[in-house]
Amino acid sequence: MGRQPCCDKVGLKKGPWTAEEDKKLISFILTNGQCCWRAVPKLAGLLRCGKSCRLRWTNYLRPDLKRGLLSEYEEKLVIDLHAQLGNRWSKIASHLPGRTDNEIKNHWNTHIKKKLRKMGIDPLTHKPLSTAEEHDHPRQEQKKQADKTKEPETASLKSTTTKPKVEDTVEMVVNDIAINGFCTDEVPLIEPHEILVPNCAPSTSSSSPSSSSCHSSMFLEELQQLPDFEWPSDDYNASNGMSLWDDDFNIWDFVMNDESDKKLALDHSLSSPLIQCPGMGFDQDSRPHQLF
DNA sequence: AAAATAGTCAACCGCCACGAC
DNA sequence: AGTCGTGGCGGTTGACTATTT
Repeated sequence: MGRQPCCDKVGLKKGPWTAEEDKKLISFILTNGQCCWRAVPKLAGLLRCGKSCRLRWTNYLRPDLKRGLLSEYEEKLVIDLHAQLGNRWSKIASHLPGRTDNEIKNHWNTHIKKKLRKMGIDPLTHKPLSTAEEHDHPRQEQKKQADKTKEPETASLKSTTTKPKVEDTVEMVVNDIAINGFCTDEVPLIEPHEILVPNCAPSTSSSSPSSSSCHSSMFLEELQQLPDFEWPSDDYNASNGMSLWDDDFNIWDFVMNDESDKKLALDHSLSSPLIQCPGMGFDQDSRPHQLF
């Protein structure tokens, strides 16, 4: 007998999300908070499986997400955390506010791996390529061992007495960068108000068109087709130095454009478990404060 | 200009951990 | 203690775009 699927897959939609679906999901979560993902699609009127809804929310719609490429600082942090934790992307992501495990995983696979190899470093072992190959990926072995013994997540760290705690790593990296990498003046520590501030410069010919903002532009076009959305005028955008997504826009802007939604979100900022959930953004000096 | 190739990233899949019963 | 349901994680895929030939 096979494992029961997470949801009844018959008639469920797959593939990229439409603006309409996003809107439904956001409205639902604003109203009801995050609970019981399995029930979300039915209640929200979506032909998606709960997993898909959760993924869409956590990786794309969450209000506290940063967008754009990882900064040099973030990249170095990821490298260092990866050296400590291996491919535990969610753990790594938890040290980078506003970044998702998926985003970091993608960035690792597409950018950092290559960069490290170019520098002669094995991305698996974080050792020089020549010697790393001789060691048969010890960190992976270490992880396997840790998994085998079913010790808590830090098992592999505990086994090496000289390894610093992950929490200390952040500080170490900052120091390291200050000493060896780029000077701290160049390393903007993330302020709460920056979490939702755009990372992607207004699109120029040099910026990567395949960045999230550009993917989003298609999505935005779809949104603009929706009858019940009012968009800030171009004048407004221009006067504020805004382009659509790549500056300060995300779907929350237009969701919040609706007065009723605004009130709704405000109500829930006081009562909903979603809103009170740490890391959800509403309890941070981020978007909600800009919105209200 | 068209085709081929490479790069990127959102989304899916399957497995695992954990809590409830 | 065993089973079931659910959420979460990491690996992988495939669609889309950019670049090169």
